[in-house]
Amino acid sequence: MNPISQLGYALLGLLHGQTLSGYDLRKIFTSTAMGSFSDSPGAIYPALARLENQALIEGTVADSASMRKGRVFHLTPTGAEALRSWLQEPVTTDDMVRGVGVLMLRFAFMDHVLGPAHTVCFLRQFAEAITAYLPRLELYFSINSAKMPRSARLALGCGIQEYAMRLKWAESSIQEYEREMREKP
Amino acid sequence: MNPISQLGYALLGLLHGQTLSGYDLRKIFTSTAMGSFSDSPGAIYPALARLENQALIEGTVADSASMRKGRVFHLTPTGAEALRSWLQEPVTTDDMVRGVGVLMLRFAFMDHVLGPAHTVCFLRQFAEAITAYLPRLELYFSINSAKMPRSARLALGCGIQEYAMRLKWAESSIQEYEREMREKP
DNA sequence: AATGTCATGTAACTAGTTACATGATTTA
DNA sequence: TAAATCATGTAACTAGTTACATGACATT
Repeated sequence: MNPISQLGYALLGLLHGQTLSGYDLRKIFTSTAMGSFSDSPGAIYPALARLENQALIEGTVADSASMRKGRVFHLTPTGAEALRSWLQEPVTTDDMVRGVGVLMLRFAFMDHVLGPAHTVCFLRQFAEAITAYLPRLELYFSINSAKMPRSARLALGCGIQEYAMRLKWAESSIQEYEREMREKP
Repeated sequence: MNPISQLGYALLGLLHGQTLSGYDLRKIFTSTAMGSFSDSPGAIYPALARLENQALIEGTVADSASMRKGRVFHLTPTGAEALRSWLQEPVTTDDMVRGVGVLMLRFAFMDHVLGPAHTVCFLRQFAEAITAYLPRLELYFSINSAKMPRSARLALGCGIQEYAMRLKWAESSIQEYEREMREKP
């Protein structure tokens, strides 16, 4: 049971509910807002091969008339399960420190894969993790800002504002989900 | 002339104007707001060795009474030059897509290494890169949001808000610099 | 004397990067 | 038919990860 890389999970998430070729996946990384991932063939094709070796995805030759020859991939039950259990991992403060990118990636897939109830649960954990982390950052700022170079202080201030904004975003997103769940339960 | 990794530049930046040991640098990554970097010895010591091999830093044995034995590093003129030229690289929209983390890292060191005039110049480029990228993101949102899963749409919305916030931050930071430069020119 | 933390390093492994190779299918 | 682009892959290299090794010094 090998670990799955971030790119691996991104691929699993994109393959949930649809079959795509390696080229399709590359195009998604080049042309959409998921540009933080590499679109290089040297990253994607080996990643797909690893997922296939672990039986998390399966590739079938697409001989459809409209498509050029090439394999399209779909999730196996094991792969879908791996995706679900990744999405259900608890949100830790550590995840915040290392970078919110992974958390937002998980969130983006979440509603589609796990449904709104789990998604709200994730947002609550997300908000709580920020609520735990933000005071630590602010304390650090108040202690050290005086002796930091100006641009370092400004950069830290920007980071603090980012977290504050994400907290507000999470709270308003929770409300959006709750409103909708009251309307159609 | 080998390329320098992100961690390498972070180390060069931290060693600008001060001498630190490998352990000192590790502690900075564990305990301060630079937690996005790994504090593992297996990352830092090889990175220091690479920088030393490229003659960008120099390690000298610290036999000061208060310190345990170990080497402390300082920038060589070549290393200082490499740091400066990294900090002076133009800000591209591509940098935005791949992630603002590197840009903020550069900014944090900038005032101390290059002075306020260059820092304002960087902030202007930063603001302009966002001004170029944000409409693209918003266009993508307006076209695709209807057919995206709700949480994916919310995640994209959060990303857009983040960029908008950073733009405001950059503008107010520019003003802060300009105010100060009017006061003491 | 024993234990714990300081401090530096190494080894095996993994995943990503750049750059190239290959062939099929459109388009000019 | 020549050029461009679709589509998949591979090879060499690099840097980072986890885990372990080592010894000096401090604390009890």
